[in-house]
Amino acid sequence: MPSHCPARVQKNGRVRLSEASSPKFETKRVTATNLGGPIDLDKTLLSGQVFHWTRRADGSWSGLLGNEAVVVSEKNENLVLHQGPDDRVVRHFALDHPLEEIYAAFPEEPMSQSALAACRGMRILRQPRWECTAAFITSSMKQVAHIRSMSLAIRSRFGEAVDGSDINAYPPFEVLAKATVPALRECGLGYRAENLLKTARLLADGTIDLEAIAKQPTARLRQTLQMLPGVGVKVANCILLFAYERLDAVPIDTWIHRILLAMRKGRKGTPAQLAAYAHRRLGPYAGYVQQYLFHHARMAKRGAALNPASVFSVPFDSHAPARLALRANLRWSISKAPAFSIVVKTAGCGATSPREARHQK
DNA sequence: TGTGGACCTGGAAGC
DNA sequence: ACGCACAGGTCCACG
Repeated sequence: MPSHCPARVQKNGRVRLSEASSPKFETKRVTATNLGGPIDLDKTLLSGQVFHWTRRADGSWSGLLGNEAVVVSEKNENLVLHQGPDDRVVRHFALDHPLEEIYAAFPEEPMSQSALAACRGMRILRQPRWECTAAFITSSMKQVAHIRSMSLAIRSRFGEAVDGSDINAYPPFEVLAKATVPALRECGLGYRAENLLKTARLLADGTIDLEAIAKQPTARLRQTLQMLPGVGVKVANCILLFAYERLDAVPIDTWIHRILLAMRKGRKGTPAQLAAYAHRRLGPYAGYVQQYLFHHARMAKRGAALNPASVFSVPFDSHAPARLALRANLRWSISKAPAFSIVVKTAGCGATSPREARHQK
């Protein structure tokens, strides 16, 4: 299993695109740099890994890498850099991840193959450790849109301005460690405020060093991360996958939980059993498979209400997967899918998956 | 080891 | 329009 990122760095012949060949940006007279690919930038930045990037009217994306403003776009499935440090951008967008090798390792299983077909080019980013940890501490019981708004509020209130960027840098933990619960609550964190503050203080006083622990093996690192307030097994797996390059880590959220149950034809299990199953079934790049399944299911949600069978557009011998992905439309599920109504119903009431995804200490 | 329930908040969504 | 349910969990108290 690849506990580290495969050290296969692409030799990107940096192609200088003439201004004439990138009409979108000619007014700014910037020199665009082709950083390579393939990558699907929209899917990568919309798949719930990062939360502060902004899509511009011309289709390019602006965001921050630490304290540096970055603007990128996609052209012919390649990543094009318009602003920012090219070496760090290449690394952040993980252009060295061997996608074809990863795809070859996807399970021969309908939902995984369907998700792959729908999400080709989506990459798992290499995120700054603290930012990623903080973002996912605030993520519990929250939708992507709100995680984003919390991130932006924290940046606005505690972060430093960045040249060439509309938004501030994410405040270092030393800064947040000096914040207060009420101040963080004003950023919309709710009960998460206390967790983020306590974590920032644990890092600030040196109890845990997010960089030093990077050399720990995955299982141990997961335990270490779970020492942080607000970090349970699911969030720990997100951090492992998105900030520590553990591409086999599988965060089991409500979506993945239901998908795993569908793969097991409804057979339930303890969180540990489901996690073990996920690793067995999803293979050495289970984290990648998980991300594709998650994004595909989420994106198909709206369409699912109209045409449930299209969620995973592959033939099924059972309707279960479509029903599971359809949970958004609870009424429909119950009326049309009696065989699965119990699973769908309880999950919809929040009585099943959050609990079953809970870790035990 | 396994379950029940509290916890903040607001964008999205259904009647 | 207003009210309730819900959303990418965690943590703690109990059987």
